[in-house]
Amino acid sequence: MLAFETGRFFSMNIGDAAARTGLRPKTIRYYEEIGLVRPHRSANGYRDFGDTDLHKLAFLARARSLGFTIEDCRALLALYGDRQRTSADVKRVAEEHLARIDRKLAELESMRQVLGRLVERCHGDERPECPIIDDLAGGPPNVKTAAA
Amino acid sequence: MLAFETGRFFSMNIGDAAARTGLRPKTIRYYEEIGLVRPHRSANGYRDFGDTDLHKLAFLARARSLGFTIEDCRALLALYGDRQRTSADVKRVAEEHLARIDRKLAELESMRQVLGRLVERCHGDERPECPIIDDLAGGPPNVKTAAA
DNA sequence: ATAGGGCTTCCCGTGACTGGAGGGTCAAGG
DNA sequence: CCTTGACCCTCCAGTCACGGGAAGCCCTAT
Repeated sequence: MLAFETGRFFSMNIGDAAARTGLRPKTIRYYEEIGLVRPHRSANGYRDFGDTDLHKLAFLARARSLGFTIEDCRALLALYGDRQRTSADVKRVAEEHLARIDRKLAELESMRQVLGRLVERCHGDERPECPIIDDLAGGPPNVKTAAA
Repeated sequence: MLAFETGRFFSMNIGDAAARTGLRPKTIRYYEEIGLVRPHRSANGYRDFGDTDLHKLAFLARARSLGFTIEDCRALLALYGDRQRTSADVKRVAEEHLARIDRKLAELESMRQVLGRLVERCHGDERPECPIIDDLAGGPPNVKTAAA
């Protein structure tokens, strides 16, 4: 069944909701299971997504694509629907996430640097000598900038 | 029991092996469970780590700290102990991992950029208006550089 | 003898889903 | 009327790399 329109409202099955939000049906079912959305059910037992559900799912898809955790998403969704919210509340959640991102970035950049140097120095031929293996076995005695 | 030395060899309990490698006892047991190390057992049933075990564990700790997956580690350990290995084999594993790191870095940097801009634009006061929430709800109509 | 620490195994939980089994529902075509 | 295929449903198990905790054995020191 294609999306069924009634005035400003429409309702649709999970497959159409998935297509509109970019989420997968499995993911949407999971979001319902953990209480992020609460779609109605049709007489046949199928989930029936209205426009508010669609907005929530799109919101979730966007928030997840920015790397927010599910619990962040739950908090953000609550703020989204809270007229008493303050932008300070929202900003705090976002800043904490930003800090997590920065920590992860620093970690990955450090890995990238060390590993990149090792790869550069590896000949990649058929001989067994390999600075990568040497580093892993016994640590890097000649590399002073190794990650802590 | 402290590490017990016999000539060039020593053997020790899991706690000491953990202290020497920076791994946790739980992690070492897990590595044994999945077949990465195979320590002997003392008469009392305790794991007994010799120097080759210690080298392997240190190798694993280092490889994991560079972000290699457990399966990468398994492959690298095999290459480590393989006299017929070629540095090309090692380099291939490392380059694949490097590519994974770069993909992840690009993803995180994109998130960081979008989220950082939103956070900058959010006043963080007690009013409800918030560009972060606005972005999540309905996408960014005024931001043309959003991540794909 | 007892207290403490360390060791053992076993099982469950994490995050955010994904895959698959087994089965109901629906619209279209023969 | 029946079948086919595309949906949909629920439930269970698996992912990755461990971590937490229970229940119980072992060893040393007081």
